[in-house]
Amino acid sequence: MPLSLSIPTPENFSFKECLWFLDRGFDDCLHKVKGGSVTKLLRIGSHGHSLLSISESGNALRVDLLKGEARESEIVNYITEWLHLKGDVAPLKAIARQDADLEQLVEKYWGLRLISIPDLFEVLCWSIIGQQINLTFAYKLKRSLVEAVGESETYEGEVYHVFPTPKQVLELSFDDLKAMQYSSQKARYLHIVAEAFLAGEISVEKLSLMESTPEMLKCLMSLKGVGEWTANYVAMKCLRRPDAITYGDAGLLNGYKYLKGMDRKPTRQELEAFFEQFPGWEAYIVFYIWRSLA
DNA sequence: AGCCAGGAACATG
DNA sequence: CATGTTCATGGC
Repeated sequence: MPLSLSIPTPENFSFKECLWFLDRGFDDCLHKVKGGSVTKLLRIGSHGHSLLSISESGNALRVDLLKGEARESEIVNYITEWLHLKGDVAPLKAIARQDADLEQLVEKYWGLRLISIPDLFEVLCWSIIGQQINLTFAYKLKRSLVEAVGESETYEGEVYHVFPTPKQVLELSFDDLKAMQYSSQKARYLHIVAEAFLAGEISVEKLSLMESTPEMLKCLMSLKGVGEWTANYVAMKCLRRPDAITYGDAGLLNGYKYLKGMDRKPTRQELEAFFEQFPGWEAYIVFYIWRSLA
């Protein structure tokens, strides 16, 4: 009998909004949204992988372990982190009142949580893949990498993947990656990041020790291929730094332009002045602005 | 055809 | 430190 468990949903949480974001029109190879549920393969459990299906039932999330041996606590911990279930987002609504446009935006998508990418290696690779290309193509590149060297499980005729490890990424040569439509720079940057992981130069443990976000960003940016945008993306999506801002981000620039009804993209100074009003909620606001784009 | 895309590195003031 | 240039590969 497969394991099934229930996680009470917190206040100010909308599973529907989270599900919407997970399924916002791009072909993500690391989860499937169907009906009212999301199914994802995780690198947890004593025997490698565990396949989870999450849906909503009353005032709780219902989680079914479709495959694997994960313990209940591991599952709950993962989902809690992934969907930010423990986050207290009530202050966001309060602070957003300073700006009428933002207040409206936050109200519109209220309950959406900043969905994370808990695996540091994955988020670094994904942000490198996403540099300066449109998201449709970025998801395509990610899929080709994952399908080439990532592990997978099949369930009811469908294949579910996990993101490869650094060692697995290194199985692909520079030329392999180029044949998969990776640019030379992306191929090189992926190798650099994978090798930095294997060498222990970068790890969640190391980064988590850092108190300030600037210190963390500086450490990340010491890697070739990781600039300000990528470092902030990683800080926001994996390390959950609340004050991370993806400066230069095409989506942020366009979203802000739209939010403010401007006929041009904002300058950096304008963005800085805007975010100064919401200390501690910058990352969440960026995420909500991304939500508004689709 | 041409501009744009969830940029980074490098060179120059 | 601030701005400008180049690289790179598709999507639309």
